[in-house]
Parts: sequence; structure tokens; C-alpha cells
Amino acid sequence: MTDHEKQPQASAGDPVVLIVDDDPSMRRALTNLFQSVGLKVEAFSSAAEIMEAKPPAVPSCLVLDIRLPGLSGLDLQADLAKANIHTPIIFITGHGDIPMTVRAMKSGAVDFLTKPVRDQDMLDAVQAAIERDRKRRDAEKSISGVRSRFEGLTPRERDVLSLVASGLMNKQVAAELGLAEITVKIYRGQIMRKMGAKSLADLVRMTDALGIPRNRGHLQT
Amino acid sequence: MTDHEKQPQASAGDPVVLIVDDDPSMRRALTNLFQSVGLKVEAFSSAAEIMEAKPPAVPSCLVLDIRLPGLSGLDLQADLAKANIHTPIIFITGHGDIPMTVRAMKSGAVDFLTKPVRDQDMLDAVQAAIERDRKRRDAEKSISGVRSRFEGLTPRERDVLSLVASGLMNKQVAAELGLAEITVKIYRGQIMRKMGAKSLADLVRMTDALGIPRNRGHLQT
DNA sequence: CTACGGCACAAACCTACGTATAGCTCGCAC
DNA sequence: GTGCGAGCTATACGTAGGTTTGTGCCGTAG
Repeated sequence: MTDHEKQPQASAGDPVVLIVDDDPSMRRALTNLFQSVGLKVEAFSSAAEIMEAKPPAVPSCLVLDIRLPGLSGLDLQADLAKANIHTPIIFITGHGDIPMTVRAMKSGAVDFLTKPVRDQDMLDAVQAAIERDRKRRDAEKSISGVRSRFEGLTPRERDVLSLVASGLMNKQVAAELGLAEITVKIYRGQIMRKMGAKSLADLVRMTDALGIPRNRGHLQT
Repeated sequence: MTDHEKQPQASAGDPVVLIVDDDPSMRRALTNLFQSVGLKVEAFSSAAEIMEAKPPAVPSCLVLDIRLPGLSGLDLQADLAKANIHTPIIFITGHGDIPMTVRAMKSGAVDFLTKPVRDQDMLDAVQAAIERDRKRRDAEKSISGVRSRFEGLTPRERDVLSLVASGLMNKQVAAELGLAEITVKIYRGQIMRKMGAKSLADLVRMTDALGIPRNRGHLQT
């Protein structure tokens, strides 16, 4: 084995900072700044340009000038949200106003910096943004496996799963679905195997993570 | 208080808007605005003044001028957070800047409006803020009962609960705690009764809501 | 001292859970 | 048709979960 180290899956690879700014000197300055602390950088000059690039597969963040040729930074933010891309965004502005700031922050921006930007502020913001993205990706990944296994269930198995995870006994599930108790038991076993759940507690947490509706749920005062 | 309206309050009472502004004319204008749409209002002229009042027990929100005598609006926001009071805050400012806005929004403000404030903007913001507070209160209430019941558990019962909710079988819990299986069964029954859980699924969701650490949890890819 | 609550265990008993083996129908793809 | 998978059920058996009744120890509050 040349490579006995199993490092990569800890939490994805090296993070990358995506810069979108139409000012070449600004791009260069930011690139140098981020590279000086060991961050990878990709720079773009317009919103359209970055929309064509594929979303990065590693923890990343966007540094956007709010004033861009074509789509503005805020428009790009909205488009990314619509495209279900949740890369954290840091805005930079030369002459921004408060309503603009509020709109950006309400839409989930991590920060909104005014020119001239202090290097340390920018690095702090990027640090926080990348950390946020890393957490989001970890959470995403942890349920993607569960979700794909759920897709592998038959419709009937999903019915049973829903009721079992609600806390019903096998006989109650059977009555609810018009089945024999033994049938429910067998489905239940298949569900546990297919979902890779080692206990009912596992199964309950999986269904909650997937947002499966509870047909008989409760948690009152 | 002649209150002829008999409103059957579905969940919690009438919401109230708390205004903090040192300008009497502003207080009057805001009070009139909110009352015109049927909202209750309490007005204060300084941060110190509102800190002495007791936190409201109904869905509410704060409308703060950012520039106040004594503690500023941002300071008040920080103090409230430290005091574990999470009433949503809407800021108003005459001459705010962007860093101030960012700081307020990052600290959880729902909105940040600039003078002159358009009535509709203010009402929309208050509406959103109150709705947020209502949701938070509902969530809070739904676990407060669970939490108090958990407090009623003996230390040993909590040990067992933790392991049972992790998905261990009774015999495994017994081995882990150095007990006989029968003892675990008895504790388990007491836990179910004390917590008011009608099923293991209930119990698992309660422990998760309480943030009880899992001693043998898993949910990997 | 006595009473009480937490902790721990045991025998007996019942219910619920889970699997294996086996058999059936139906619809669909080859 | 033949095969296949989903769906459904049954008998049988073993394991896990859960309650009841009763016993005992320990420490502390009254």
C-alpha cells in the first residue's frame, strides 16, 4: 500500500473561495489575500460566468461585489437560492445602502463588508462562511444515505414505516392498514434491514431526519 | 378597559408591540400606527426602562431606535440575548451605517428600517416578528412540559433513559450499568410513566428534543 | 427510632417482537 | 408460458419487553 492514509473523508477536501468581481485589481487583491492564508481561489468577473461553472464539491463560499455587470450580487443570491445552491455568501460593496444590506442578510448572507475592506475582516468572514458550509455539507451527507435507502422501500413498506415510527404497535399498524399482524412484522423486518437500522430508536431518528409525516404523533405539554 | 370583543384565544393571548424610543412624537406615531391595526402597544423611552419591565408572556416584538439615551439599541439587543430573552427586534434608525446593520442582523434582528419609515414596511416587519415569536413560544412550550418531567427522574432513571433512547436492548443497558436486566425493565417502565411516553418512539423524540446525549448513537452514511 | 425514597433484585406471568418456512395471488417483463 | 417481485397470510418458535408482588439495603429527614 503506497497510500495507507485514509484522510479524505474526515470532512471533504480543501475549501475554496469563489470570487465574483468585475474589477480585475480587486480580484487580484482578494486572490492574493486568500492564497496567503492557504485557501484555494477561483475568480469570476460576472454572475453569468459563475453560474456556468459547476457548483464546487468542497466546502466553499462566495465573495460577491454587490454591483456587478448584468445580474447584481443580490440577483445572483436569489438565483442561487432558487437553484437550491446554498453556498454561503459574503458581500462587498462600495456604495451600498441599508435596505440592500437588510435584504442580503435576510436572504442568508453571512456578512456584508464595505470598501475599503480590512483584510482581517474579510478573512474572518470567509472563515465563518466556510465553516458554515462545511457543517451544512456534513449534515446533508449524513442524511443522503438514509434518503437513498428510503427510496429503495416499496410503497407498502413506507406505509408501515410511517406508522411504526409513530409509535404504533404491530397490531395497531395492521388494523390501520387492514393487514394481518404477521404481515406487518415481516415488512417491519424488511424495513429494518433495508434502512440499515439496528434498533427502533435508529428508525425513529431516520424518519424524523427525512421529515416523514407521523400519522399518529404526539408530544404535548 | 371595556373589552366587548370576545375573542376565543386559540393559542396565547393578543400580541403586543414594545416600543423603545426617546422621541415622544415618534412613540406616539408608532403607537397610533400599531393600534390602528388592533395591536396592543407598550412604549418606553429608554433601554433601562424596558429592562425593568417584566418580559411579556404573550407573542411580542420590540421596535427599537438604534440611538437611545444610555444603552444603545444594539447594546440592549446584546443584553437581552445575555438575559436569555429572545423577543424579536425591529430596529429603526435615522443615520445608521452598514456595519451597524450587519451587526444587528447577525445578532438576529428581524428587520432594520430607515427613517422615514413607511407604515406598511413597519407593519409587515412587526407582523413577521410577532409570527416568529409565536412560533418560538409554541416550540418552547411544547418541550417545557417534557423538560419538567425529565427533572422528576432519578439519576439512575436518567442513566437508563439515555441508553434506552440510544437503541440498546435491556440486557445491553444492564451490562453497561452493571445491573440485572429485570432492574432495567422496572426503571424503564417507571420512565415511561413519569415521562408520559406512550411508546418508545415518543421517548426517543423526547430525549432528542431535550438534547440528551446518546451514549451509543449512530446515523452514518 | 421510624418513615420514606432511591436503588437493586427475583419469580412468575403475559404481551409484543421477530424470524423461518411455506404458500397464495397478481401484474409485468421476457 | 415462465420467471420475478410485490403483496399478503399462516403456523411455529424463540427472544425481548413489561408488570406485579415481594424482598432487602442504605441514607436521610423528622
